[in-house]
Amino acid sequence: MTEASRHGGQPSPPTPRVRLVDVAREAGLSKTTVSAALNGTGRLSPEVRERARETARRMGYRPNATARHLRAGRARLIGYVVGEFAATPWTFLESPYFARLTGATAATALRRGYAVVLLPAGSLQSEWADLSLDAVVVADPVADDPVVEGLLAAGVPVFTDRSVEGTPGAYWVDVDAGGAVREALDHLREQGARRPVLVVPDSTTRFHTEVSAAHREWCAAHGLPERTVRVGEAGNGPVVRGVETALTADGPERPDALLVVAEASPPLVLEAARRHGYGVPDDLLVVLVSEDATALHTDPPVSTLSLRPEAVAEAGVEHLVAVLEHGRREPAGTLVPTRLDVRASSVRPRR
Amino acid sequence: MTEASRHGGQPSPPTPRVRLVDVAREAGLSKTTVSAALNGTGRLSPEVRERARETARRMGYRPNATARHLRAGRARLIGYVVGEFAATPWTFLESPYFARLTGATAATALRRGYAVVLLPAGSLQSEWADLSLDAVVVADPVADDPVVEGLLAAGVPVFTDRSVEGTPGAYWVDVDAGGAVREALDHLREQGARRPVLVVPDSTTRFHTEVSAAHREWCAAHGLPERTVRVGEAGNGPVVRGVETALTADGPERPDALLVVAEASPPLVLEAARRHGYGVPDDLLVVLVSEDATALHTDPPVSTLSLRPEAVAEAGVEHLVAVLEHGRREPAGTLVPTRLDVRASSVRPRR
DNA sequence: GTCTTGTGCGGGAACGTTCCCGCACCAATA
DNA sequence: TATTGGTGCGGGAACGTTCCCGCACAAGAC
Repeated sequence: MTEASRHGGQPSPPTPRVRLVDVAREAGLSKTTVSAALNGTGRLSPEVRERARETARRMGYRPNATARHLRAGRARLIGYVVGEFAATPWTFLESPYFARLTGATAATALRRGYAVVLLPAGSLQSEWADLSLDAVVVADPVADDPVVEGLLAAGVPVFTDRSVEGTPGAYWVDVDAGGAVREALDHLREQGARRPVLVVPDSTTRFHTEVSAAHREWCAAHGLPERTVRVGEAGNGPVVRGVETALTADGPERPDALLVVAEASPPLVLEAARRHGYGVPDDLLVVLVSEDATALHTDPPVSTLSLRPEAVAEAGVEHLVAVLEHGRREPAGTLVPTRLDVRASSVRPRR
Repeated sequence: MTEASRHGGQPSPPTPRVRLVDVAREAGLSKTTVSAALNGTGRLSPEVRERARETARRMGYRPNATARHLRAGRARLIGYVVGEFAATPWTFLESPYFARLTGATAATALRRGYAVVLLPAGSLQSEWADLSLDAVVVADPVADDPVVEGLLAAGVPVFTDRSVEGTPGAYWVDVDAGGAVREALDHLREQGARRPVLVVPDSTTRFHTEVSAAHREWCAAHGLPERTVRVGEAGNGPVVRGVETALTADGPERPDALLVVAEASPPLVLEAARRHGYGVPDDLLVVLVSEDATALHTDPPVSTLSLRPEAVAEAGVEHLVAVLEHGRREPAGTLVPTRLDVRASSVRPRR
């Protein structure tokens, strides 16, 4: 008794899938006719069309997508890769922002008939060569991103952020980072903050450099000293330490508002503030740039600045479809506004 | 002036991609020879092989994956869908567990030459028909999952959890839920807990039903009353409310340990415990089943029971490759042990 | 010199579709 | 009756690979 037979062997000699010709033969028609019937094209009598459809249904016919794609010249497959996180290529999903951006990209794409293939952050196309991708979305590329350059060199359309503005073959959708920072800082100022401190990653991502620039300008415009803490690494540990650094200053330097433009868990940031003797919002107004849903459930709930990943994804995919299917090249980009969700953590309580 | 030309028209008459025959013609060889040269197959003189390779490189030849797949009969593409979350099909990535499971699945698959396509939770294959998937991974199916059934009916190999044990065409890898619960409860008991309470989702997922069953048995075996709070919905709000319900009991019923087998933010759970007057770990030992990295950064750090998504993904993909490429049918499943990371939240302090 | 064996390469089919044609048929018109 | 136009369907090429052959030639055995 063989190993296989003892366990049951091949239970079903894997049924060779039913092809178009099989349906055609069964229905007494040609494959052309059946194809037209199923696709709703061609000139066919209603009877024949129905007969073809019925036969196909009965036989459980499912078209071979690969053959279709070969014929069509497009695979309706797009790659999704993020530029940063190159050191830990698969951790981007653990960031609420990228989790939502990724999900929303896949959702929108699928609605438009494109499937999304997940690729490791920072990986070059040589690592996933034989993958017929019609285009690749590169979320948050780093400066002069080799991923983007490699794809463009290979002739693959790239959808990424504004850093590629003007590059042929590349299209962008971006978040209005400057506007976001100004909105957040204006809000904090309105609530009485005079010594806001910014915590931001030390990253070459366009978003973060734009944040820093906007912050600098805003401080200059309001005659305030620029208080910034740069965080070397991503992750709750480093960012929370950055927050603590930002909050240690004392005396007249003691900050009265905190704007964190780095993924950090809202409850952990609150906890850090409390450890350093701050009451929120009494002593410290807090706004986080975050998509983390826990912000709603802390005490007090934390104000967040949403980068609106769903809107970004939607705009990007819309653009992608326009380019791929209608050859549209203009406009080359879209700017998506952010959204400030004001909650108790950044509202100065009436005394 | 046409719409197209006004906007710049086609800037680059999209270079028709270089095919195998183009390389062959250029090198003065046949496509057969060039194909063999590039794939390292066939009987070729070193000179010819090198000439073909050099020409291909020079011309920037990149094989058409779709044609390859058509010929090969497999697309090296696998779908990834989760069974639960049907109500909000794309939110699964926001759960740390699924984020890591998804990433790890994609990572492992890619290493084995398969790309992963993200599909909406709970969606039927009719929604993404024209997608040539060699197999589909269904993470955490619900009871009698229509997704699984649909795929099996369509003849697509399915990789999911143990609930499909015995079903032909379906393969499983699962987490040892019972062992996990026992390990966690044993640990709490060792640390002195006598009135542990379990918070668990009211879900038809196999994992959760197994958790409940194991809990019941454990309680019976240790002569303890079964204290369970079932949470109707997923998400931090409902789960934290469940925790609060679990902690409201007072007097001799006041629990001294908490085991949460639902995704919840560790700092939020701690906060809830404090709100209800518990000191952790002094009055309450806490263990969460979670992959949330914030557990490391709370005060005290929270003990977690990891379901080891990376190990699950690896086992699943390994199995998938074995089935798809070597036709292996046995063993039909793998059981992955969990890992209890004991941290300060569940260690009874010396008085 | 003939026969075998082996080597190096190319011809052509096949994978399963779609789509451009062309052909047969029918009705309407001249 | 011949011509036109339209309708209903099928033949066959094409998409770009891979792989099974077969053929030509060279070298060795007898």
